[in-house]
Amino acid sequence: MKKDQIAAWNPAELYLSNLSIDCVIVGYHEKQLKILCTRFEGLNGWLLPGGFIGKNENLDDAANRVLAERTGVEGLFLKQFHTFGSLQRSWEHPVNKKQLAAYEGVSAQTVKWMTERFVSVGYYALTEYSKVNPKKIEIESECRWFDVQELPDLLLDHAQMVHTALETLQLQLHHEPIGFNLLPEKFTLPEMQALYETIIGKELDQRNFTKKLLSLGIIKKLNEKKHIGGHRSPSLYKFIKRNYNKALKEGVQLAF
Amino acid sequence: MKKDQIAAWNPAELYLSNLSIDCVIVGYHEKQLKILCTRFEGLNGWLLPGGFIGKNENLDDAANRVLAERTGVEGLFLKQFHTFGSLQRSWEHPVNKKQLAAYEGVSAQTVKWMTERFVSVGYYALTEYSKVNPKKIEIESECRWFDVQELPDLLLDHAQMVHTALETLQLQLHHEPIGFNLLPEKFTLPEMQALYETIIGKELDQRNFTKKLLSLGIIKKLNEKKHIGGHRSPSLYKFIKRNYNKALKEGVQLAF
DNA sequence: TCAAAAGTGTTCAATGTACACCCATGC
DNA sequence: GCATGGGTGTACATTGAACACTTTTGA
Repeated sequence: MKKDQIAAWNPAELYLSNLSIDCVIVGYHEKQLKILCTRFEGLNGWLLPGGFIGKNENLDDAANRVLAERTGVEGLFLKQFHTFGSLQRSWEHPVNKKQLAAYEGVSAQTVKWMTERFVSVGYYALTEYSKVNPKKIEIESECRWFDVQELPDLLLDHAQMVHTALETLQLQLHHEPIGFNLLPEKFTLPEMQALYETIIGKELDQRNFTKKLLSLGIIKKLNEKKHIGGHRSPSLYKFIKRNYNKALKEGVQLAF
Repeated sequence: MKKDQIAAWNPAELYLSNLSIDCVIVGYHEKQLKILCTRFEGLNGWLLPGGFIGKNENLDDAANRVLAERTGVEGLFLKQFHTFGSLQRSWEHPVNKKQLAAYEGVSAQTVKWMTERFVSVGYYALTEYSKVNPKKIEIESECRWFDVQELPDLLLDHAQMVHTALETLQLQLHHEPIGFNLLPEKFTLPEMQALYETIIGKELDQRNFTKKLLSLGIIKKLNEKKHIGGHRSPSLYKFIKRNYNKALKEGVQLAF
């Protein structure tokens, strides 16, 4: 944005007040869960990708918009998990107030609007890591993936949000085959197992895992193998879309 | 409130804009789940008890306040379950606009504030039916229990809220001993079983239920029986508070 | 031929489920 | 003494958990 655009930007007209959305966007790559974080120009810390809710925009639509802005991908798996409303969230909090240098150039009225207390609706999204090319939006200086074990300092309560999102993800994994959103269309059984092990944080028995997964009847073996050299080539599988969607809707039992 | 008080009432100063709280307050009595509903003066339909969030009030505190206002009881089991933000929620929606007669006497500015679009954070509460003496607040004409099967016409998306809350309750029942909040301090095993049957909507085997419940180690038999005449007197039980709290925190397996 | 990961079945333990009779109480 | 609901145990089926060797591949 140019300076005159920044000066004219009036969120109070466009968006609901006191209310924001933050997305915990989870990606997966080489046995690592990753979280997409952004840094705003002038702010000494990172944030989750977030945004405001248009005055005529559904909550879920707003979350999808925020997600699409940062990932370039539409229609990712996205789910509301909790709404955060503690008083510590405000930018007015001493810890945060000094971060507000970022808002130079913005009208005083807008700074007031931005620094009011916000309640934020948390969504989490799951995506295959390679699909996404993180895109910063204009007022951000950087937007990139971090390993969950190596998250940067997150401002406000965003570290808490990540924690709650991952906890929810672990719980839901037992009832919905949601982990599947984190792998490419064609995948091998060992890849899927590594994904589950990463999310729930413990090693699983290979034979039991295979047995249980196949018994769900939501994936089928392809007549292809993945050539990864150095050892036996694992078979590729893909979802049976029809059954997969049914499983998503009706729930499955996948506790380990 | 008197007329001059109503005219001076200025929620825009007191509360966060565009944001409300609604509570699905679930009670239990004689094998019936009940929901507390209120009717506002002049409105042709019922609503869930709700309220706004003070500018310096935590979200959970606001929900507790709303709950305490209507039930007279503090510290009930209360849990956020979902945030509702579809556009259909607005009072500006044609279906709802005609309901606004209720706001006669209120300043035009306040009517504008009240009729903006609201996103609402849904909480559900569980309480023993007899503990609560439903209290209407000033601008309400009535506040009372309804059987879940016989709910009145609920305005906005409040029927959807009840539905989502009950669905969440059923799911959580398998992991947390939450049903216990719906019974008096001393209860019999058949009472507890009837409660579970009511919530999950199917009959359970008496012996299996007893076995599983006792194996959790969170209740103990008292040296008392409940005299209910006409047949054998069932023993009374109560929670072992320490273990019960632990179970609430760590989760239990109570799937039937 | 060796290293590294894939693939594949069976046994045992624990848990869940189905099922029926006697007991206490008040009318 | 009879109607009503409370209380109790066992057998079977299902599910989950533990466990090891052979196969494929490329260096």
